[in-house]
Amino acid sequence: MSNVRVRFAPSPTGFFHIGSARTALFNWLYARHTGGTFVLRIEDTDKERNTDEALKVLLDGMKWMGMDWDEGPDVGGPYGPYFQSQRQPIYDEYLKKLEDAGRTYEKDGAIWFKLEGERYTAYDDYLKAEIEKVKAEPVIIDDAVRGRVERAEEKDFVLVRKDGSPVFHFVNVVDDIAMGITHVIRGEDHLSNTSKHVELFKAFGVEPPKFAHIPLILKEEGSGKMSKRDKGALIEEYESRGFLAAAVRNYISLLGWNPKDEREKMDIGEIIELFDFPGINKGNSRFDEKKLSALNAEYLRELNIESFSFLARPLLNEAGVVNEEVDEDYLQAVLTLCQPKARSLDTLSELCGYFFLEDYSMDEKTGGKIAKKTDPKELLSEVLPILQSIEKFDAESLKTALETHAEDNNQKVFAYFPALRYATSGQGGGPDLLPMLAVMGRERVINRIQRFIG
RNA sequence: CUCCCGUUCGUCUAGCCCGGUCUAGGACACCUGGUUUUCAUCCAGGCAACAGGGGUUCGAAUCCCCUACGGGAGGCCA
Repeated sequence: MSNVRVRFAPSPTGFFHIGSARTALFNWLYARHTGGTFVLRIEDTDKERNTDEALKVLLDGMKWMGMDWDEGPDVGGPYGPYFQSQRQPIYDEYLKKLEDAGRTYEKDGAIWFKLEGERYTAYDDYLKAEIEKVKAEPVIIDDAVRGRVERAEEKDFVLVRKDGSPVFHFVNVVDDIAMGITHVIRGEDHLSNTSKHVELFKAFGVEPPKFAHIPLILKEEGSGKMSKRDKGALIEEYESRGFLAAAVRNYISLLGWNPKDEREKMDIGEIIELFDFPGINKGNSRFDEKKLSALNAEYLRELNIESFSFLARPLLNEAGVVNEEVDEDYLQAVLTLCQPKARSLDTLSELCGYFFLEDYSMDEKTGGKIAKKTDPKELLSEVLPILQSIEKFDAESLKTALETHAEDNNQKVFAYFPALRYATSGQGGGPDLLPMLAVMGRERVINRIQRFIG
């Protein structure tokens, strides 16, 4: 095991945001790539929002994506506790170090961090107030993604609030020191704050970890980064919509990282092997659900029919298309026809609902088109006796029988197809017609045709 | 208002560090054609980008500067 120690430090908010998921994923990938340790640390300082339910959403999301953690909730570890709410003694201890070093002072009931440098008073246009500023030495960050970044803090900042609770910047740095974190991989939104963090590391006399600030995920349309209200922003949404975890994970890993060749669809082992900082992009990337869907469809087609059915059944059930009584053999026969055309599991019910339900809707456009050219009722009356009397109701026999009939009537066999499809499914398109009829079975097909003829 | 980061087809990106092999490659989307009874599959083809301006150089997508645009941060939020 290498000495790399990375961490994902989410705040449980009740949902698992795609940006957080990717930060977690990149940390996890880096840990697995290097043989290091992946730490999960819960920043649960906001008592209002931090319910057990919120934590569960987060942990479930991590697990669904296939990420495991070497230290953290449920598994423990030598650097615990892994909940910030339980680490107060550690924060007290580290605060004392800063106090002893003369790097803190009290103001308005809060404890502030004191920057080093010449002090002056100036009007701050952002705070809209006259405040004390500091000419501090710029901090130099050697970022694994961005290279050298230089930035100077110019204002002291709060470490501990009036109510005694420590702020994010402080606990984050303390925990990273206490937990021996070697690489901090996080979103670019933290880059500007990194100068604060480095000031703290220096004040503690500790060498800062290696930083890697990854680009942000921008919303599909409009401006700004993905926010929880945007479509596709929540991991649990993909889970409930029947997206495959492997596909989502593959897609997200490609947002801001790539293997430098033309590979896109990669299994997780391959991604772990290839993942490293040089492959991470600097520019933000825009979320594209179409591309995710395309990748998901590729994964879907690879599934064997048993797995496909296993995943599809609950969603079809939820859509009211199948129930527990639907025979697994019949379900699999139907899905075998539909799988190659499926792009996601959640649209499957529209694709194949008519195999199960008698009140399938009739597509009027298709109906009109067919009626314009032929008389579908008449055509169906012609072939109905054949369907009733044919010995074996399979695709091959149907083909032979219908072709013979067509020839006898000086017709092309295809003349009957649109009407047959329309009467039995209400659709203009779908799987190959004859296998479709065979799967539906004689009884169902005949009933539907009789009902159609009226 | 200040600071930080970024900018290659509509989108994700390769190429950039180490200038010539780039008439800029791939994928998704889109369009056309093929296959198919049909279609949401499949196959083939096509459309489409170096943000702008200056400089360095024999030569710049690649190096430097400026501008524009995009993103982020500046909180007793995380």
